[in-house]
Amino acid sequence: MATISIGDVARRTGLAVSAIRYYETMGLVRPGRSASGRREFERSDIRRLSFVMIAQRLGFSIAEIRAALATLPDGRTPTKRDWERLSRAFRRALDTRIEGLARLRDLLDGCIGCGCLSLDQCALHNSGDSAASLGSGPRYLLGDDPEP
Amino acid sequence: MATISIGDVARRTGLAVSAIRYYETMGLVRPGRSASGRREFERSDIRRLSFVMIAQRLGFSIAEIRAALATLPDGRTPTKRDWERLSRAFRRALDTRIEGLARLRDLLDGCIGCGCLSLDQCALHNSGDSAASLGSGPRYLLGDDPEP
DNA sequence: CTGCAGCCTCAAGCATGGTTGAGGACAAGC
DNA sequence: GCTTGTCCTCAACCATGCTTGAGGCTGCAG
Repeated sequence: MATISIGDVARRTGLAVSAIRYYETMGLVRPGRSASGRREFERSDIRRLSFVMIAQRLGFSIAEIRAALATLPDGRTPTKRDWERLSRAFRRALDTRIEGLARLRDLLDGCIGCGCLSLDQCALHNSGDSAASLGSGPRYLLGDDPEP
Repeated sequence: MATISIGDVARRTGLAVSAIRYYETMGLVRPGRSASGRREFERSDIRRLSFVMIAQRLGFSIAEIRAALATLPDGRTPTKRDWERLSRAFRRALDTRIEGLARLRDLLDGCIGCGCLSLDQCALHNSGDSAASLGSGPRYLLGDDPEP
């Protein structure tokens, strides 16, 4: 089976070459190397990188994605079943995230009426579940932290 | 009406003093200054900062929050009605965001079955609406960009 | 065989959202 | 009146997620 150059992987995935190299340093892909040091990707790496792109769009951090990918089998090429398992896990996390946002939205509804923003009693201000901290920096989403 | 020191604001909002100063440089609050140069906050600034915290939790960037706060009246202290208007706007944006995530989730459902990740035909991979790009860097959420 | 496209590494840079520390001023309590 | 706590500014730093540029090999086409 022929290997794929980084440029071809970039063209096929739509990722920038620099991004793919970055993902390698982050441990999201582990291409082989040719005698002269060039990266040699497999077909399954394209799927892997696509998964990375999708997961990113879903709001997951690289650390989280790496953790998810780490559950793929080590020796062999992942099967469709493997990818299904991963997708299902992300689907669950996504559900939780959506629920968290919906909960915050409902709290916001309450606050719109009460005008209580800033008050100690404000449910939204004080709801301890940092449900939607989707900002930058480590995003501890709904309790599913990346590894510490 | 007595003004409030930055330390007290920090204690009352739960924000770090450094964060409040940072928010000032970002234009989210504009405290007055004492003769000796100390920041003098008003009561309404506490509400303002609480709004900032909540909006951050909802996933909005500082640029977006600044834009929202800019719609508050300039000369006078914002009324309950003003805050209600802001909250409603955020509620709408939040709805859009939740819908986007739900849409992605449904696409993911389709993909779990088809195992198509990485294929050109993959709906999730190719759905053009970058609906959930909640990562770091400028987060263009569901089309409601911060100012360019 | 030469030339250039494509690959390599490593360091630096950008944006976001802050924190930390140095060095200095001032206010208030004892 | 002195000491301690709080405040000030400014610069540097952290993490995340990349891009850009410098400087240098490699490999395939003509």
